Amino acid sequence: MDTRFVEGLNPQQAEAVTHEGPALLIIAGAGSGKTRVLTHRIAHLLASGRARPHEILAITFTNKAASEMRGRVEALVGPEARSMWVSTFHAACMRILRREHDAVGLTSTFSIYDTADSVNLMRLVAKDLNLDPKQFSPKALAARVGRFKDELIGPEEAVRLTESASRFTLEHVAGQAYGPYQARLEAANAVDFDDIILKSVRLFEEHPDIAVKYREQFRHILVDEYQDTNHAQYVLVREFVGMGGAGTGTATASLTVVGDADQSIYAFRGANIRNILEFEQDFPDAHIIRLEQNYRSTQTILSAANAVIANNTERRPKNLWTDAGAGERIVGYAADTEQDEARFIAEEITRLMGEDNRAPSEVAVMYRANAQSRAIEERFIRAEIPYTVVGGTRFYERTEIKDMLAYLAAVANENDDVAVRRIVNTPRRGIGDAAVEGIEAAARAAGVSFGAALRRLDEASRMTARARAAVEGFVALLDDLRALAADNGPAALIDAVADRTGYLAALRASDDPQDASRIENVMELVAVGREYGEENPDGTLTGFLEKVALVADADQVPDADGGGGVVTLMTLHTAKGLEYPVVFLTGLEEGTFPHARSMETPGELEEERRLAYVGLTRAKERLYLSRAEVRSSWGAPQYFPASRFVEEVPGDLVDWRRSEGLDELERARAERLSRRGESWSGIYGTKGVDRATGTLDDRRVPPSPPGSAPGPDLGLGIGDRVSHDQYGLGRVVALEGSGHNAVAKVDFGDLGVKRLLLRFAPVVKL
DNA sequence: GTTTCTTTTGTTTTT
DNA sequence: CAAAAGAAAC
Repeated sequence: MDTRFVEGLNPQQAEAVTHEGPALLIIAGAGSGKTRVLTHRIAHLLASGRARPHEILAITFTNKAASEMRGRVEALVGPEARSMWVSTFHAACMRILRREHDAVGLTSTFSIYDTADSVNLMRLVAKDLNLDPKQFSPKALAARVGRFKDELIGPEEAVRLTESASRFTLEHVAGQAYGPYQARLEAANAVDFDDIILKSVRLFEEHPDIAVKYREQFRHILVDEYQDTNHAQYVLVREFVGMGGAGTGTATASLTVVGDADQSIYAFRGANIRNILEFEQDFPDAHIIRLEQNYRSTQTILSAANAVIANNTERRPKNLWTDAGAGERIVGYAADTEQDEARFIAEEITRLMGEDNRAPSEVAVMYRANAQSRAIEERFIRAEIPYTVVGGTRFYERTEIKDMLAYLAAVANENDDVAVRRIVNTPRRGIGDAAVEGIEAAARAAGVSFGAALRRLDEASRMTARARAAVEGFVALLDDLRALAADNGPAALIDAVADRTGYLAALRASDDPQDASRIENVMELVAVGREYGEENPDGTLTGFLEKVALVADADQVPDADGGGGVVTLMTLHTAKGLEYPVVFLTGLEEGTFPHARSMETPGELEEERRLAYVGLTRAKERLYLSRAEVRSSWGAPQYFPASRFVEEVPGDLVDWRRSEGLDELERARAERLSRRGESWSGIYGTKGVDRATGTLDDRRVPPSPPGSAPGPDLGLGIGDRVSHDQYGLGRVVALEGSGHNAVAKVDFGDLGVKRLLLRFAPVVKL
């Protein structure tokens, strides 16, 4: 046996690395070294001669994980390993679909629609079907259609399955909308995210010759994070392995999957734990290896995580252990407000950087929803803590970037209706709603796409001469860009789009302060294009668009470099697979985490708990749990009781602290918020909170909900001095309105006179 | 057709 | 409170 790759591994890990057999399931507990096992297994396959690099297909959850895995294997066995396929499901399928596009009925320039594009397309479908967008939001319909695709259900079958449902359910309407949606998608020569997998499955099912070709190539399939695969991905794996329906006479490939049912956090997107629980039934002669020793966390952290996950009933018990010492106690902090929570985190990080000599890159702050980063960011800026937010309003989802990319997509694919419609009047060029309607009518009459109809305007008689001229100008512009794209790389095209379309000029001319940063973003996209051109000398426009479409949140996580670095802020979902010496788990309140919308159904609540488990197990040495009693989600601030997940952590593991040493200003603000927050929403339960321990207490039931929140009565008069969180000190110069709508005009000196709606404004009377 | 004002709505989580 | 959508004025 080749012992090079098992040195320093425990017996289970070593067995997982060297096991020979048709199917292997590695049940890997959190922090059990699964990434190492997977990379060493690949290295072992290569070094022992069982596999050649091009015979390996390894599926990871993110592109970043893929490039790291490839790098490690190359370091272990040499550069020839480069010809392995290591990528996400989506990237692997795209590679196949591009190659075999004829067989799936696409032209080579097909577009990829992300979630936002799908919703836009669904908006058109909903309009065609006369659906009320308030009753059935395009977003919900698009998501439901996506779930059909995850289950490999086609439009006709979806209609059949949902016709019995009441006509006015999302279920039924989505079934009806699926067909028209898919028709529009295909007419646009585009695929959405779910199609990438679905069409790959269909390709293999309907073209046995192609299936056999890939099966003969890939002799070893490895899938990481198997607990988060959906049905379509499961069927695809079976096709790869040779256990699918299509093709005959091909020997099956070996299959290795790695996963942990306790870390399944994507059921909302179609992931099915069944895939991991029933692996043995699915793949005969399957062997199972459990990795139950944790090498990541201290015993304290692990005990907390084990205690929390034990509350899930739909679960096979697991015995995850460590021989690391107890380590530091967990620190809990019950803050008054989200600002107070942020202040605590910032102070604690500053202290850790000083006293414990921690680098910022050793610290991560995690939260349930992206919007929660805001208060923390504001505080970090003030405290001068270097940080990055991963995900959030993602770069590629910003309006200006989507606009620019829509130009590129329209240039690459004339039939891409979502892209063409997005830019037809951006920047303004005199093609308004009426003109768009006319073009639409022409497109329908001629049975062509919106983009193609731009050239056939004679058929749209109702259009004004001016609009017609504007459209002609637009068509000429696109043709110019197409000519340029024909013999230049994507970088040159992005440059041209920014300049020749007048997009940058419009931003520069605007007096909206936000447009300054939009210009920067556009320039950054230009830089991204240049970088792509340098890294891929023969990279194409479609290649660039594909790369951009498939970037994931987790791909942007900064590397943990030795010197300094930055604190990472991210959602718990993005944190999957990562680890940090110091982790802050924030917003542990009923309604925030678990999220209010997941608290109704037991299944969703258990998924929230798995998410908590993922969060807890990211920490190696120090773990902080924090919550805010008052959080201003939107509108009025609200009280939130402590999260049940906090209570599920054994009390002796946690050192609870409460806000102390608030300065006068902050205390006044906390009081003010409390005064207002007493309007109890009622949807988050009826338990009170023991302020000393931060735990739920049935005896302390909050005040009953008043019909309307009491207006703030600051007792302000003209001439009073006030303090504002942002503007600082000021003097009241006028008062308008009363009660709920009371407004004060306050002179903040250099900052000028501001009109403040007292219901919201963060002001304190001094 | 475009700008500006007013009203409404919204926060899960993401390949 | 902010962003987006809708309505009215230009």
